[in-house]
This record gives sequence, C-alpha cells and structure tokens, in this order.
Amino acid sequence: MDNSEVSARLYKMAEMLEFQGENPFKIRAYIKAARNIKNLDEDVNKIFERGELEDIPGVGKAIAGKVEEMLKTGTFEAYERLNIQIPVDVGKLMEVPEIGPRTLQLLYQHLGVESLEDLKEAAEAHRIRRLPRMGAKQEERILNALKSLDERSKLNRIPIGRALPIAEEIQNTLDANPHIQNVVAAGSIRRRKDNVGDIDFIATSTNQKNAIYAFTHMEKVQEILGEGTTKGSIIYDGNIQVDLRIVNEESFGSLLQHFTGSKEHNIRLRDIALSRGLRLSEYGFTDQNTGNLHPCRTEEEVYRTLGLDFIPPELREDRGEVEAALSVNMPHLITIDDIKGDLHVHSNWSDGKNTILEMAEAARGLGYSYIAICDHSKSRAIAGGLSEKRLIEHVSEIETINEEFDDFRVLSGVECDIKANASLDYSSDILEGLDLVIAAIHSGFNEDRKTLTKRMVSAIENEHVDIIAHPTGRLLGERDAYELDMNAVLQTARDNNKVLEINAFPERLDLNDINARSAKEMCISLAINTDAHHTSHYKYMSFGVDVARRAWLEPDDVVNTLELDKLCKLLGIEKH
DNA sequence: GCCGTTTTCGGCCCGACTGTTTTCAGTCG
Repeated sequence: MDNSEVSARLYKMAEMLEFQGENPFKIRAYIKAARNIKNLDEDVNKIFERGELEDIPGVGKAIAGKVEEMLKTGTFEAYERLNIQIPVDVGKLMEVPEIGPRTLQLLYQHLGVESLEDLKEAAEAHRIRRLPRMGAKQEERILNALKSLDERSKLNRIPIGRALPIAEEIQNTLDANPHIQNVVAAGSIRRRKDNVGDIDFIATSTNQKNAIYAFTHMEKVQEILGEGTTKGSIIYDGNIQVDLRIVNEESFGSLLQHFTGSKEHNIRLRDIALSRGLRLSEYGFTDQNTGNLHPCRTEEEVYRTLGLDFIPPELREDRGEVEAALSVNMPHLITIDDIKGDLHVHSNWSDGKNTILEMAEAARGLGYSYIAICDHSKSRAIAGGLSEKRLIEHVSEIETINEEFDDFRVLSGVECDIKANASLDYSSDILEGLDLVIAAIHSGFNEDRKTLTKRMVSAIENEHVDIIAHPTGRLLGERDAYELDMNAVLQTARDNNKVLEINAFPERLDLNDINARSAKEMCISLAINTDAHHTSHYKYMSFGVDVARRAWLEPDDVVNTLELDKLCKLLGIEKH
C-alpha cells in the first residue's frame, strides 16, 4: 500500500467512527494522522522499515500499529470489524450537504436508510419530516441537496482563469455600494490555487444588514444559500458559490487571515497560538487566562504575535511554510517584476494572430528584453506548422526584425512536436540553426504511461532541446494530465540540465505547483511562458507567476528572470 | 487516539448559520 491508500483507509475509519458517535477527538486523531501520512514526502513503507512510524506527527502507538497491519496485510482488523457492523454507505451519504453523522445515524435507526437511493425515497415519501429534530424545511433541504449533487459534482471546481474575472465583477459591484468598504477576495482565490471551489469575500461595513442584503440581491444571484447579520452566501451566475463576510475594521487583519485559509494552515496557527496561551479566531487572539480579546488590524500582526515570519498567501497550505516561518527561513518568492522575457510565444506564421514584429513590440512595451518566437512544427499542420523551408524563412525574418532594436532581442525558436515514435519533428541540422528549441507532446495522449514517458525522456535527452513545454498536457476542467512517470521525467531533466516550463496559459498552468516544487527541489530550472497566440495573451504571465509562487520558486529558479546575455550564455545562444 | 517551552492527565480549532427549539444540536467552512 502506498501513502495515499493508507491515508484513504484511515479517513474511511474516521467516517465510520463518526457514524458510530465515537469520541470526536478520537475521530480527529484519525483524520490528522491520515492527512499527515498523505502529505508525507517519503514512502510510508520506508518509514516503517526504519521503525519510525511514531515519528510521523499525529501517529501514536495505536495508529502506528494499525498502519503496520495495513502495510503487511492490506487492511486492519478494527477497520474490517466496523465495515461489517455498519451496513450504511457512510462515505457517499455524508457527501450530501446537510447530512452529517448525527443525521445519518437518525435516518438509519428510524428509517433504515443505507444508501443514496434510500435517502431519496424517504425524503420523497415525506418520512424524514416526522423524525425528531427534523421538519418539512429540513426535508426539503435534503431533497434539494440530492438534486444539486449531480450538477455540482460536474463543476465542483472552477479554473482560476474563469474565477478571477467573476471575482473582479463582483468586487466592482460591491465596491460601488455605499454600505460596503474594504472589499477583498480571500480564500483559495487569494492563495491563487489553480482551481477554486468557491469565491470568498470579506469587507467592512457601517451598516451590516444592508451590506449583506445588497450582496445577496445582486443582479446575477441565482440562489441565496444563507443570509445572516455578518455573513451571506449565494450561488452566482455560472453556478458558483460566493460568500461574503462582514467584520469590524479593528479585526480586519484577523478576518483576512482566517478567511484566506487554508483550513489546514489555520489549524496549525491555532495550535501554535494555544501553545502560547492564546486562542486564535477570526476576531483576534483571546488570552486564555484573562479572556481578553486582542483583535489584529493587519495580517502581519497575526503572524508576528505567533512569533512567525509573514507567510505569503500562496504558501498557506501546511506544506512546510509554518516550519519555514518558525525558523526564519521563508523563500523570497518570485514576482511578476522579476520576469525579463517570454520564451514561448506564437506568431501568424503558425496559429498566432499577430505578426512577429507586433509580438515583439508588445513585449518590449511591457518592459521585456526578449521573446522567443516558437511557432509550431510541421506535423501540426492544423496549427499552420512550419515546413523546413518556411522555418528557415521565419528565422531570416526574425534576423531582419532584430536589426530594428538595440534594446530588445527576438530569439528564433520552435515548438517542436515530439512524435509518436519519440523522435522530433525536424532533423538535427535544422534544429541546430535555431536559438531555442521547445519540445512538446501534442498527440497520442492516450498512449500508456510507459510509451508517453519514453517519448518525453528521449526528447529531454536530445541535445538540441532546451525546454519542455506544458509537460503534463492537462487542460483544466477538460482533460487530465496524461499518464507520465513524473519522477523519470524530472530525473532526466536534472541529469541533462534541461528546463521545464510552467505554461501560464490559464487553461494549462502546467507544470502545476506540486510538480514545479519537486523540480525546484531537484535543482531543475524552470521557465514561465505564456504560450501567447495574441499580444493580449502576455497578460497571462501573472497566472504562471502565481503557480511559481505556490511552488516556492525564487527568481534564481526561473531562467526568464535572467538578463539577455546571461540567458544566452545559459542556453548556448550565439550573440549577434 | 495523540500529546507535552508550566502538563504522562486532561486537554484537543473556532465561530456562523439554520431549524426546531424556548437554550441548543447539527452542519459547514
């Protein structure tokens, strides 16, 4: 069993214990252990072999014993026993909003509900409303939850590229309202996750009731989920949940911190607070002895009070940032201002919309020192891929354009297909004549892991290849990453000194934060490129930088933060 | 079930909202 399988079984155990009404702290202990095992950098089998299971945070004697049992037999006795005792599909049923362990227990004992079908039947027959603590409204909520479960699960998470414009639209609406001040998008949007489950806003107000009312009655609100005095919750146009929380100005920093999350990060902070005799909530710190509340106006104050360096929102995932902040060892994250150029852009020579000159002038206007024009190679006929002859003409046009600039350079490149037989789309002597070769897989995504990995590895090993574009091929919300042995890819890139791309196009964001961080840890350089097919696409660079920040990248980890001469030296490009 | 910068026992993250309640339990994030 690997880490995620062990973790999944512990989670399931927690669910079953919860159904049985066990001590909530025991349940939390299982969840904590499951989470920590899932987040381990190392294979849990190796830790077991060293006899160090109990060194994993949240794993004590009892759970270590169960993990050991699992690693040896694939399961553990206490789990099997409960699994037989409980006929109810706890996992599926607890996924239904409104259904928690207590309600599920009630439904099972009185109505014999064991499955989603049973639940639907009981609700439709109006049998739920007669149960203690239940009523007609509760029954209707459950029915609605069941109905929306299907729809929601299809679009449960939204790519950040789609969520951000919606967040901006709502922000503008709220900003225009006289009752609402200091509107900030918090939550996973502020952490710049590549996809978000909902959009969270916080704000201050001189008239809270009116502020919440205005929020829940915006033009594009489809449904009001909740409406209190400090919090409103809605479904917005496009089936996206949006929450707004109102707070006093003196607690603004505490609230922003709380609502930015992540949940795991906040739990860590509250833990640290408790060890200092403080209780942390969205209102501030409460001294456990005196009961006095100290609200924080700024987030900086929250972290300072805990004895921590400030932690940028993008890092708040409980992936080591708390430890880094404790030891004053925070990375100096890359920012958009560090970017000196874009090494993957297209022109109208293939499927881009602008001329090479237009792409160059637009980039220069952004303050860049260079771009690499990487139009498609000949196999991508559908995208106007360049024949050998056209590629050579393309290079000479770039040379002509370069004569017009003394403070800017267009590099001649190509986005070269890695073909099904793992060879590249041009011969070596053609590739040799280019400043930069980016290789990418654009076909045969459905091949097996071994074949795809082999294609990728041999491309990386090719001496002419400089950068691998969008290495996993995912399209957010459309297509999963293809089967790839990422470890093999990373090792080959490291051994051959090749650069991997963080493709900033909002549908791609590929490599993602996790893989990019693994690359950094293996000392592999990255490039953040927009893959622009139009001058307006240069703005996507910020999405790529967001991914890089979530991957803990610093300017030195990214090649296109280099000045032109250093970049040329690194990539072996002749100076003209 | 886990854990210890006052603790090997007695804590364990915290608060908003809702519905069915007259003081709270359950769910959610």
